[in-house]
Parts: sequence; C-alpha cells; structure tokens
Amino acid sequence: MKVSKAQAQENRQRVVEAASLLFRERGYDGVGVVELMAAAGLTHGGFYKQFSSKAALMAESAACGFSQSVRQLEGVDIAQFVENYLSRAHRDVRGPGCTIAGLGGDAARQDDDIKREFGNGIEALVQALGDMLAGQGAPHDRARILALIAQVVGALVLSRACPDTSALSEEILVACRQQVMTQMQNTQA
Amino acid sequence: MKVSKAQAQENRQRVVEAASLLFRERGYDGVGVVELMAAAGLTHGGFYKQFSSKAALMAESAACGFSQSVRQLEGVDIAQFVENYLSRAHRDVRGPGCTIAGLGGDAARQDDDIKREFGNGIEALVQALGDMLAGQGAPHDRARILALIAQVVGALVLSRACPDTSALSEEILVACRQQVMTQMQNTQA
DNA sequence: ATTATCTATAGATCTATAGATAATGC
DNA sequence: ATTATCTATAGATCTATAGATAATGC
Repeated sequence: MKVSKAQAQENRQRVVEAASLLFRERGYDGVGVVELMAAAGLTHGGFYKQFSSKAALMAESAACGFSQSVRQLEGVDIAQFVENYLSRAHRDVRGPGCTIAGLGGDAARQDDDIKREFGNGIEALVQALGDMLAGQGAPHDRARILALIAQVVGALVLSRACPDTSALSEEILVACRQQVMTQMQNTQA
Repeated sequence: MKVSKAQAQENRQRVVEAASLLFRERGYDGVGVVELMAAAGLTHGGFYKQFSSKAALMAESAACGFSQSVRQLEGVDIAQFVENYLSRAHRDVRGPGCTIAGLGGDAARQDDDIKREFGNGIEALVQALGDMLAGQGAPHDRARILALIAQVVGALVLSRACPDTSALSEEILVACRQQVMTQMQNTQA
C-alpha cells in the first residue's frame, strides 16, 4: 500500500491538479474530499497526511490554476487573448478555464490564506498581460491592465450566469470583446 | 400554530428577503434551509409548503435582489453609481450588495430556472442604467451598457477575491473607477 | 522502522418528508 | 374542514480522525 516518496509527491500533485479543475467547475462546496482524492485515483483516508484541510487544498489548487492560465498566455497577442477569453468555448467549459471567473465568488467568502493566492494570481496575470502589451508597443500601465482583467472577468461571469445558449449570454461576450478592442485602438493613437 | 393567509404571505416574503441577503453573503451552499427559515422567524418544517425546493427559493431571492438593486438606482447619476458600486463599503458587505457580484459565480453552476432570473435581472439593470445615461444626455446603447456592467462586476469580484484590506484590492477599485469615468468623458465628446 | 495509503467510522451537517397541532375561514 | 406551521426523523451527504496494512528506505 505504501509507495515511493517520488510517487507520493506525484500523487499529491495529481490531487492538486484534479482539484484545480473540479473546484473551478463545481465550486468549493460542490466537490468533496472523497471525490477530490478519487479523481487522482486515491481513497480519502490519506488526504490529511498531504493537506492540512480542504481549504488548504483549495489555496494550492487556485495557485495551480493561475499558473496554468499564465502559461497559456505565452506567444499570444492581446487580440487573441480577448478572443479566447471571451469565447463561447471558455464560457461553456469552466474546469480548465479562468480561476477568477470560476472561483472568484467563492474566494470572497473564504479566508485570507485562499485570498492571498488570488492576489498572487492576479499579480501574475497583470505581469503577463503587461509583458504582452509592452511587446506589442501598446500602453501597459497597471491601472489599464487591472481594468482590462476586470472587464473580461466580469463579462465571463455575466455570460455564464445567463441561461445556456441565450441571446443575452452571447450579446455580453460580443459587446465586451468589441469594447476592449476599440478601447485598445483609441489609446493606441 | 396556523396564521392567516395574509400573514402567511408576509412570512413567505420575509423568507425570500432574508434568503436574498444570506445567499449573497454566504453563497448557495453556505446557508441551509433551517437557517433560511429561522432568519424569518420560522422553523424548517413548513419550507416545502411554500417553496418547491431550495433552488426555487434561490431563483426567487435572486429576483428580489435584482429589484432591490434597480430601486437603488433611482435618482442616482452615473458618477454616483460608479462611486457607490466600486466603494470599499460595497466590497466589504456582500449581503445587501450586488446580486451578480455576490452570486453570479454560483448561478453559473445552477440550472436554467435560476439563470433565467439572472438574465431578467441583467436586462432590468441595462434598462435602468440606460434610462440613467439617457437622462444625462450620455451615449446609452446596449453594448456600452453591458460592457459597463461587466466592468464594474468584474472589478468587485476581483477586489473581493483579494486579501481583506490589501493594497491590490483597493487598487482594483480605484483603477476601474477611473477607467469607467474617463471612458464616459471620451465618448461624451 | 518508517510511512503512504487503505478501510472504517465518528460526528456533524444537509435536503426533504411525515404526521401532529392549533388557528383560520367557510 | 382546511391549512400554516411545528416537531421529529429518514437518508444521504460531508470533513476529519483512528488504526490497520504493506511497501519503502535506512
């Protein structure tokens, strides 16, 4: 029943990654410890040897989700980013999607250990988007980037809260895509 | 133990209003039927005589929250709205605050009966903000208003996901307030 | 000998229902 | 007689812990 230390570390990491997907998809209260462990092929008994609590796993899995997102920004320009982020595909598949849009509402109700990871994640996104904009010779001051993130996160939250396949849900995505792009052009000049 | 029909209706309404506050504060899974009824001074036994399920109450309480928000927009101009919405007070008190920022993430994981109320609520806000902007002689096409709502909702979700009293949380509010206001001035001209 | 994982379970939830009770309203 | 609300409870969760088991690693 015991496995090697290396294997145990790998198992732990698989739990974090599975949790990252499951939490984003169903929310913090929407998945139990049993299922989180089962998703990594383990039983729940060993959970508390690896994590001090379910909330501690939430914090780690949020960090995992953010670093995934940052990695996805590599080699992408701002127009592509906006198109991807505000796509129907992203709206309809929460698991591998944005951690803020998927879990930001839950994070607001959790303790600062979890919020700290969200703060770090937002900073990492600001950095990545700043680099992206700088690379394109576009304005990239912090305030503008924070407003950009808020704009797209809000759009995704709104479109996901509308009935599936409703016209309003689509309209929100289209309106915000356009808003962001015209704004980029205006400030470019 | 029985009360008059009028009293029963009033009791029911008190449950909806209390639920509206409690759900926004703690999320759908964060409050149980027992507490929702207790908040209105009742025991849980009668719940299912009044509501077909906890989710049905969620739908009604969301509608209640939206109509509260719309009512709060009366006699307010756009600058005041943005200042109120993106205030520390709003960030720190979720219960009486915006239903989308408080429950939008939860709504995304619920069925269309609940999402329908969010769609209706968003439409009502678009209408109210459109009237407000029209009254000020400002541009008020749907796309612009949808983007405005997404911008402020996203900002609030982000700032609430950051550690309490963190600099980043404040910075997000300030950045988005400024972004919205300069944008209003630019399109004004 | 140590320890990663397993099975089993305690104790506290939570949603929903059943049946009793007592006041309303015909 | 009807019904709004009450008490009590079924049955299914859920987080966390205890102790057993078997493979690793000194």
